[in-house]
Amino acid sequence: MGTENSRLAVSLSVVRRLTRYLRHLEELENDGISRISSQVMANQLGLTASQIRQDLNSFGGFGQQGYGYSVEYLKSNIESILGINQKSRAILIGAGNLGRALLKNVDFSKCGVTLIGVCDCKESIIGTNVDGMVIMHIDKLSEIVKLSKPQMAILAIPPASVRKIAEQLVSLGVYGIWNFTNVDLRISDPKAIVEDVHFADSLITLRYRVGQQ
Amino acid sequence: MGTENSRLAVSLSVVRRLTRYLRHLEELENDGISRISSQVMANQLGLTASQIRQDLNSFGGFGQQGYGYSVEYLKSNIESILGINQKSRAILIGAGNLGRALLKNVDFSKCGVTLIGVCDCKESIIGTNVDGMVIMHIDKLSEIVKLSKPQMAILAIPPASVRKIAEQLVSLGVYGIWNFTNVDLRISDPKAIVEDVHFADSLITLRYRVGQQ
DNA sequence: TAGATTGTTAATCGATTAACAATC
DNA sequence: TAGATTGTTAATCGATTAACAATC
Repeated sequence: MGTENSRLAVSLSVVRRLTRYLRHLEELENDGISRISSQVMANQLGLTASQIRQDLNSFGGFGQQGYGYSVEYLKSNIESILGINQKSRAILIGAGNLGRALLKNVDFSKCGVTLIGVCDCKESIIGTNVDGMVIMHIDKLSEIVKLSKPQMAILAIPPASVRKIAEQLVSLGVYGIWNFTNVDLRISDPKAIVEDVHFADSLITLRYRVGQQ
Repeated sequence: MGTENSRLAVSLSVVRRLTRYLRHLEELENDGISRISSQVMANQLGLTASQIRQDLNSFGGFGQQGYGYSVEYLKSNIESILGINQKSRAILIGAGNLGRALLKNVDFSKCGVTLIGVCDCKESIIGTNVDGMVIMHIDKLSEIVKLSKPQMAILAIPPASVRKIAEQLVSLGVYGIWNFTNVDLRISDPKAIVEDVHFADSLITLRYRVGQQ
């Protein structure tokens, strides 16, 4: 009751699948398909119909017996479950190759995220413009964070300073860390949430699976 | 018996954790630590000691009762389980921002991978050199693959042509696909193995978790 | 109405954790 | 030897799948 979160916590795997469903529903919509059953969608995604229905029903009933799901209605419900519409703010730390590639390749707005700034420590690029964002000096990090209060930071910097900067960010209240560095982040503050994108781990896993036939 | 694979298939989660253990053991080695117990390592990684021992014991006993694990010995065993030493070959498809960022940021050799070529379709960059690799035209893909027989391909291209190129690669015998495009790849050939790096899904998941406190 | 397909409960499966005997 | 810590079995937990009554 009231404003507290009355929904039981849902597992991370469910949330990750919801983002897949969303992506797939967008494709269906683009193809002009307005209705889908859990069975058909399961075939398309390589899952079971049961799993899709279970996942959706942990947030409520979005379908209709005998008919299936309306693509548009389901899509908009998943969007609101994931909260894509209330924008969160993020700051990008590191404007090297990787940082710039992320700027160009990630549709932040579609993910419900507004980028509020880009920092780097390389003097020669401070003040230059990348994709409409002016690069600021990392020394001003604390100032920028206090001003714009981002909820998330994107770490696209070399390993050396990662832990220090991550702790600084969390202590400034930036609890979401999108970690692209090859460093295992263990942050002391339990409020911190780290989402790792470890390229090396991913490549090693693929290599292993391919090797097993 | 003989040369066939006598080991029971191990779950993907175990393999992914092995790569984490490996990374952690490297750090320990750099810090001059030569011995570690499952309990201490579990604390450092935020896992349980049981899980670490179970994971390792699905491949054999690498520890010593009453002592723990030798960092060096365990590291070299995990390397050989993952097969880091027998190099696999990969081809990079797409030399845009993302492709180039991967070239600079991923230590392929450390992942047991040799890059055999880089392809793109943009005429103006064909023949130019990026990080020691000469960019070749995507039209030559089939030729290059037949010559160098890569086991894996890295897809860092825009969504439009992804499915076509992925099917082409798989039909040429390149079964491992490291997919950086925002496309859900369902490949008809069951031998294909896709490892997705979906930036958007990852960001949406982080955003959701941060929103839940 | 009959057919289809959901929402939901129950059964199964697999992964994680706990416990402890073996042993260094 | 006593203490520590593994290897391994058994217990628990959670996630996936199956089944089916509800209902559009």
